Amino acid sequence: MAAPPGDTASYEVPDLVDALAQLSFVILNSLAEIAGEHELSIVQVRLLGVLRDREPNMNTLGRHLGLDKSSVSGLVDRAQRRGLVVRTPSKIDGRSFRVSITESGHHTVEKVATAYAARIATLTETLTPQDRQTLAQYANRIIVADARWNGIDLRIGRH
Amino acid sequence: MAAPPGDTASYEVPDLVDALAQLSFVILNSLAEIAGEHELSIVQVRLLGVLRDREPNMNTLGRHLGLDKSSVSGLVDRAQRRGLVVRTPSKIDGRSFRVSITESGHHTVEKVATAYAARIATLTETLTPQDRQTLAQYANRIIVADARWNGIDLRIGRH
DNA sequence: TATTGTTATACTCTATAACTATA
DNA sequence: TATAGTTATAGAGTATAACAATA
Repeated sequence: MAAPPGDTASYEVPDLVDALAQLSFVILNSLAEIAGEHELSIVQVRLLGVLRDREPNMNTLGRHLGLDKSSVSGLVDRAQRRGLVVRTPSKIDGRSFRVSITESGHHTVEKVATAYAARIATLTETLTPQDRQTLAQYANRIIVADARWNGIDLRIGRH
Repeated sequence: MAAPPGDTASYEVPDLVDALAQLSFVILNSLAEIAGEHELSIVQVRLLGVLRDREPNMNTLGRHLGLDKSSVSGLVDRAQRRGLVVRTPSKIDGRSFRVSITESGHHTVEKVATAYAARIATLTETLTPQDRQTLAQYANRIIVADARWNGIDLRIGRH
């Protein structure tokens, strides 16, 4: 079904607005597919990704993920049931829990990250290293513009 | 909270692999936010988008959206309940329905598309017209690579 | 028999509101 | 009173399996 390599048949080329939406679907569908091979959803991967270098409480975790605290409760419940994360009671605040990734969770998220990176490498293999760097710069400009649009400061130390 | 215009503080610059994931979240979150202002989800917007220039049956619609027929049943149910789409019995096949967008659905999706295009314009306003064209080309190369990866032929007339 | 579509069921994900326990 | 977190509830979205009607 795929067009043969070197095929020159024409196809409709989306403009930037369409291209960015389609690109985003492609990227996140790829991530969802890879995550699914490890029985994970995208939000579970994001959860584990956040916990790779942090041990936040439920509240902070919700801010990182952009989710209500009740959503975080359920999310962490399901991840904990699968042995991917654990809740530890805070020693300073009796109401609070530290959420941390388990060894199993870490192992799983690393496998997903590796497979995702490999997929991106495949999807961008027709771009030159220079093209890839330029693409990353454009993407980062949009990410920064979005953060400003949402009133968030990306500078280090302001998380 | 936003860094002031012209601010030069450093922040961590994601590499291409991270940048594409973050970009995709930014783009789809923007779309979800805009869709939400019209009481729509992203998948409902995709549904209406597909129906802007097609009147497929449930089966074909499922293929366009990458969803199981049972998922499409529920999706179309909810959209029809809101008056955005209609099912019409096929005249040729007694088992089949033609799904079409209503005037109200068309009006809604056009408003979402316009607001989304405006948002993309804002997010890319620091890029030159040349940069934007280059970005669209890179995005399209990834879209084509993904289609080939999934064994789909994007060429016109092969849908 | 094969295909089109719906329904029953189950699960994830999400939010709002009400609640408990601690600060 | 305010904050951290859970629970009850409701709804969207998804898939699998079983089903009805038509081809």
